[in-house]
Amino acid sequence: MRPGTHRPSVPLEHRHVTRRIPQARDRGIPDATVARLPLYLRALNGLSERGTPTVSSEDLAMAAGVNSAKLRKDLSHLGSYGTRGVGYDVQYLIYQISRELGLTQDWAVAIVGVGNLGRALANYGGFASRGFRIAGLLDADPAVVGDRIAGLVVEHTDELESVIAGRAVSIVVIATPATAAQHVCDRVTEAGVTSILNFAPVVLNVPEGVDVRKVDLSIELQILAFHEQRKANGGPIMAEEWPGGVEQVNERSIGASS
Amino acid sequence: MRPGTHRPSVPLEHRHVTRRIPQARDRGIPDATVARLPLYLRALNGLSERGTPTVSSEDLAMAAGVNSAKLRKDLSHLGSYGTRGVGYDVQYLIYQISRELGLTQDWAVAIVGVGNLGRALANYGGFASRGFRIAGLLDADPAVVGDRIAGLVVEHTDELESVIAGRAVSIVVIATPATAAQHVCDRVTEAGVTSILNFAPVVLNVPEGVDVRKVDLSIELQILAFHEQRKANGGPIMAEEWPGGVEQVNERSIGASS
DNA sequence: GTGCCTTTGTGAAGCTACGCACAAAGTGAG
DNA sequence: CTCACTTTGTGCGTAGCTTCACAAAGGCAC
Repeated sequence: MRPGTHRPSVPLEHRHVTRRIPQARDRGIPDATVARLPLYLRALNGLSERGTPTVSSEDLAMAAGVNSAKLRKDLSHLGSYGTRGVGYDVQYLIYQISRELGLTQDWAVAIVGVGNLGRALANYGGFASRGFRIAGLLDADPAVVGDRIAGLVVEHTDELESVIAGRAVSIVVIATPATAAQHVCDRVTEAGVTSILNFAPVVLNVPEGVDVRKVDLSIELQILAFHEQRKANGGPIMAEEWPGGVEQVNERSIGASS
Repeated sequence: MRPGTHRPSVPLEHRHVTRRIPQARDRGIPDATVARLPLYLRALNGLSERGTPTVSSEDLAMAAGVNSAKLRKDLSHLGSYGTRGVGYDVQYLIYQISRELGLTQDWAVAIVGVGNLGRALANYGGFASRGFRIAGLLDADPAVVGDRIAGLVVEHTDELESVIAGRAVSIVVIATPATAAQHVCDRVTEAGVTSILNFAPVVLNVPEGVDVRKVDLSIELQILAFHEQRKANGGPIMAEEWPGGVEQVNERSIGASS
């Protein structure tokens, strides 16, 4: 398209090598890529179940809902696992992605907060299927402690530290009310946990080195509402900037967030 | 405060601004900004409950867990709602963000799939609190239809189209098993819904103009596992490439090529 | 009014991500 | 072997997001 961009075919490896070596197995896999790897893995498992031996980047990208160039670049960060003219071996690629994501080992997960959401999570099949094992269910409510859910007996949160230490829990899912989340978070990080999946609608404060991922239903809905509104009337209404009253939004309209 | 609103018929280009007119109400709010607005809103509501009248970008950014420059730039996309030397009026900013997100109007939401997750969602307080009203619960299982959950009676998915049309549902939450998700998605988009929140672990295919947001527990866990593994041993093991060695491509007992 | 202090709003630089387009590398036919 | 064809891996231009740093703007004291 732009012939001018084509440089004379001079060997390029004579550049100054002050930069760090790119190295196929570089530790620096972009976050955006990491976030897509599970998607590829899921698509590959679908292909595997149907017995497909190999797949092209085009087809796999289609199944995962991404651009094929992006897929190839993502996979190139793991190594050169494809065969030109053929594609990727499905089983082999499943193994490589699984290994990169750390799914070839077993992860003990504890769920704190066994309300509606906690129960749903405990019963969710997707956990066990890929190296994640629920090692404990904990709740602060004595009425819930002792219940049997998904084959586990709910324990009291007093046991939090001993459960984490005793069962080598490395990932904690927080499904408590918003008010309890930070306290639970403090305790589990103090106990050495460095990976947290938070469902409570609060911003968790964590020490350096601790990873928090957040799942927030209410935020997702609000983002949808924004786009929906824009679709409905080419953008927000230019209406008055402050509808009459002084206190039109007051305390109790929100905050019941849990 | 906003001169343009007070002089609706005055051509704006007469202002002595030589640059491109930034136009406070520019339609182009970056996606990254939109995704953070709900976060600010939540932090502001917390401040509001404590009766704080104004807040600086520094404090609000702290509460929302972001950089203060980013916060200011985000807010600047909505308009110039701060006062230099003072900060932002909490109530006023709550109103402006709510309006921009479309939360000043009522959104009817239908939840399809009333399993563990669907129940958890129906009982989740965060929905009703901010302009989102659950207008229908639907499930394909006759054993569930008729149950009363969170004040609503579960209806059969046969009623999907009539519920959507009859109750002006504009956002649908899909909490069905993965196998049913695409079918439900097809039906609701056909019925005119353009905003979907998908909890099923599949990539949904939707027509142009339909917005899908995805919440996927298993993907979040896998991302955590990746980082956890890296923390544990400075990166994935460089170990053997393929543990089984020989048996790479002998899964083709099915031969389902068509 | 003048001067000082605080805090916003934003230009500009740096960084990350995306996707096109194509050379390189492989397969398979003859 | 050569030739034709397929598909990967990646260089590169572009677009968008983040962060810094500072001028502009408002409040307050006097």
